[in-house]
Amino acid sequence: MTLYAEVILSLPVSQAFTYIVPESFIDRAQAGSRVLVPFSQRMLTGFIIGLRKRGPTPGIPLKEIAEILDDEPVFTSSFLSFSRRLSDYFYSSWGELLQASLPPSFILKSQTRLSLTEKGTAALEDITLSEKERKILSFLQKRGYSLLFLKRRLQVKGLSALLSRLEKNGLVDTRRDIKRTKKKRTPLVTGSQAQLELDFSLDTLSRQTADRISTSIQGRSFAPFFLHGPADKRESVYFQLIKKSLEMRKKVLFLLPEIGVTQALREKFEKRLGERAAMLHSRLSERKRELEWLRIKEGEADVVVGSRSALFAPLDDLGLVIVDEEQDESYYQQESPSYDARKGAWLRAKGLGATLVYGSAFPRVSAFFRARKRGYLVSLEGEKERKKVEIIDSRRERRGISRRLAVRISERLKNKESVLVFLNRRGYASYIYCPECNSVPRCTRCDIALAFHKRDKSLVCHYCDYSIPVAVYCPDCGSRMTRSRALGVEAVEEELREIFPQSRVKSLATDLSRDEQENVLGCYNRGNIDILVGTQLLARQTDLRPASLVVILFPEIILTLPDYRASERTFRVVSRMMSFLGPGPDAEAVIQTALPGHFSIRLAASSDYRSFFREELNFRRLLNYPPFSRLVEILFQGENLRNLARQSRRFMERVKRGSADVEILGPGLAPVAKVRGRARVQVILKASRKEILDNALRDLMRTAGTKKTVLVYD
DNA sequence: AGCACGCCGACT
DNA sequence: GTCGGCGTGCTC
Repeated sequence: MTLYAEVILSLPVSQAFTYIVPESFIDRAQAGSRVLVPFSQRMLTGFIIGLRKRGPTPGIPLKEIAEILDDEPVFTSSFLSFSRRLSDYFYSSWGELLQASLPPSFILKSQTRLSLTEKGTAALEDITLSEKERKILSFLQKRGYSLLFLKRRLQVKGLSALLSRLEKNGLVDTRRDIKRTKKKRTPLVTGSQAQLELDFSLDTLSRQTADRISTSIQGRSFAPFFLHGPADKRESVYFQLIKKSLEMRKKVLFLLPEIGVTQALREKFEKRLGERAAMLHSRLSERKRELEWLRIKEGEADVVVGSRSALFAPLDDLGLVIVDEEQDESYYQQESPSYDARKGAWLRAKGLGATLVYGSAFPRVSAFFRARKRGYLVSLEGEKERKKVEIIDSRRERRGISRRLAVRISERLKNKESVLVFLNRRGYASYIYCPECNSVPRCTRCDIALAFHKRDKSLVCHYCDYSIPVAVYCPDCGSRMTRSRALGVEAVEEELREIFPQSRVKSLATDLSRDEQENVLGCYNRGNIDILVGTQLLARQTDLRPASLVVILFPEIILTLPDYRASERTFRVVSRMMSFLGPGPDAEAVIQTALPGHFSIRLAASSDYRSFFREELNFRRLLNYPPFSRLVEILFQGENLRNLARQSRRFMERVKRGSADVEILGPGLAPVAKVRGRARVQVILKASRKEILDNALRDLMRTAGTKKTVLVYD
């Protein structure tokens, strides 16, 4: 009897393909194993998700599995169902998600190699060839090349068609080989038992909290918790819980934003857990990542610490999943395969009967709402510490740094105290313009003005990184272009240098390389910088030395963004900056803003998350935004707008026909209507429940060809 | 994703 | 009249 395998491939379609399992492989074929299969002209790595004795609908001629690559499945059945649910939830491809869960060397593919035949060599001499054909053949004269290389090198349109014609005429020889990466035997790292530090003190509230969650770990069934409180308190609870889980012989997955995965963190974990901790994050080299992955798979790590992608760590005996800094948007991977590791952690913990702990000082409104409503919110907030805050109305000010602010800063500098300044705008200015004719230099590929970066005398597109030297004369009317608008961190840095020429002023933004960033932060932490100016990058830091003065400039910039979460983002960034205030009655924050009355700024200034939450929730309720609805944003991207418009409208019509319960906004141009030369059209769908959206979209995702990006907000 | 098939504009 | 552009559909 024939055995059939359902195989998932890493393609943008979430569809299984059926293959025949050859007689000789029958006892090795298992769900969760990698296979090599022929797929149209190539060989691809796929994953068996099921085996069955009956074939599918007759009529499709089936191919055979070429090779089974694993003796032991790389994926357990629970991992398969978890990843499947995740891909369903975010409308992303299951196969791509599975592929992303493995070290890259686990994926084998055929590579097409092309070489010249004798007939081909002869053809170069006499037969009349087209210009393109001659170009290809003479290029292959020296030696054979891979198809990919040829494509990149020759830049000939319709290359594959030309090549297949040449092959048919016997001028070119095509060979498809499987690219194999040599598998080195991994030396097993045997851990030396370091001196462990398993003793940590907790205050009463934290102790009670830890005990309560511990009970759930003991229960060995899924239970979620949301820890609301400051970082230090959360951390001590986490370690208590990790200890508990390890006592139960259950493993731990600890997720945190990429920015938090630091050397200091590694040392912290090693000190407390010895060699039983593994780290997974995107800054590891491919090889290091693979080694860590293998260690985890072999069961040699009890705690896996890592960023977003560590969600896919190969462990099944999980007792505890922690997602710290829950509010951090870097948990959401927007590129394909897109997924949100926060939701992923929920699905994984649920599937394995593990305890799930989210933690944040300033949670997302939706997450906080749900935790409260469903009774899994745990507050670690102690006595609210009133912080000294001054709000300066910038509408009456001329300069970026107002007089009053300058006075505040100089007081601190006199006492040799350091100052942190936040401004959410990169570069020197958002744009420059000609005072004569008002023309503004714009990106040629994106629908946006070029930002002025004075440091490297250039105009830079913040969407595609296109950059040109800054113009001295207006390209339109020839007059001198000197005006800038919407000042950024570079301008503030410059202004501060002018006002305080004796002080050491530095700025921190993503324009700096990672090394430079580390360097600036190190300098600041050692006390070698007096004033540090930074963007969101500064606000997201975890190990920053407290300052006695924190300045927050124009937080309302975030409020103007076209995002229904603008208020919570503003609240968060202001609160976050204020959390860098040192202890004591002397520490002070100054907020300089054009919207001093806005509730997100006002309530952040008074460190009142609960009131902010209430007010914001009210808006969300009135306008039917999450958590009171579920929202999906679909972004169509393509070369020509006409086609996009047609597709998006057809798409929208089909949604409308499919379900009456979906509210459709759009299609319309996306806030940035063109990026990298590709037009962007967006449609927003709203429904009371996610399942309604799922039903409406299920069949549509496959069709309507153009590239679509789907973002899920809940 | 890659690739083949099929229908409308600028040219040997 | 063809060549070739990309819009559409399929791959077990």
